[in-house]
Amino acid sequence: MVTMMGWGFAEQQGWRKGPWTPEEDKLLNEYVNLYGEGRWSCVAKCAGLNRSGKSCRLRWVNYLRPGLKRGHITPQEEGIIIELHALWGNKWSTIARYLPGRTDNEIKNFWRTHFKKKEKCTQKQEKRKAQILLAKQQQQLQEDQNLKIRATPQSEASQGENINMTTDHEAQARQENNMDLISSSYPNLEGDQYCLPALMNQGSVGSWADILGEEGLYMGRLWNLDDEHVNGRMDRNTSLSQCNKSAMQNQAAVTAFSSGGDHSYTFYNGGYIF
DNA sequence: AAGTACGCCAACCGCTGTGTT
DNA sequence: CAACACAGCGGTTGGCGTACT
Repeated sequence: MVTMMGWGFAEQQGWRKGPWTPEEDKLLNEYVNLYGEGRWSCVAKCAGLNRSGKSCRLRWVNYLRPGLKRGHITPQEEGIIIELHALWGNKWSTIARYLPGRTDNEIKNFWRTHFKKKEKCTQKQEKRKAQILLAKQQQQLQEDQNLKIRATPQSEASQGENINMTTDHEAQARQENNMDLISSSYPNLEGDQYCLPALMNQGSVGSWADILGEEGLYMGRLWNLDDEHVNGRMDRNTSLSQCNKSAMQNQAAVTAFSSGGDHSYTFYNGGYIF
């Protein structure tokens, strides 16, 4: 197998694994400063590192490379990630190209955490839907019973009792129905998702993710604070070629604005237009 | 204060894509 | 054109720190 002859073969030679030491980082840094990125398989020989080329590349790309951002993903970045993920799916490296200083690994990890949260919320939603369905079934059952009771001749007193019962149940059913309407209007309020934008202003939600739906779009807008990056790295051909089929089929253009107002660009059929 | 659950992140693994011979 | 070597990508895992009980 090809892979066995390449990285796999190298790993069989007893390369060191696990966390990198500061000494190893220093050696790798020196090597890249001297010879530049690439030729990772030579690192072991040239830099005196007992690491596979693959491991060296990963360490450089994800940790040592200059210009990497540290710290939490900002709400703006979060918005970009969500929107681009809706466009391209799990194309982490592609998404990472639009986020300067962020690695695909970082974005992948972020999304994983984010998706887990969403999954939990979805479970809550399913539970709620089941409860609503049950309530509606009970309501239907009650209405059927009431119809049967009305159809059978009874004494005045018992009829009156039934009328009162029916009225009470109808009132209760109406109340439940109203609750259903409320919960369907704000389906994920319980999970802090799909909340009204006003909630964000009130500080009730902390991030973009909290106000974005399954599609990851909010008013079709993407807020990007880094115009330099957008103009510097977005490549029309690359963007188009990297789009998946569904994105290419997407007829709707997604308009994006830079916060500064100096530039705006539009994703269209997976490409973009300034 | 101790134990447990959870989230985050660095790193590994296997596979695929690409360039070279 | 085929084989090979390397580079890159995405999924997964394990360890560590923190919050919660």
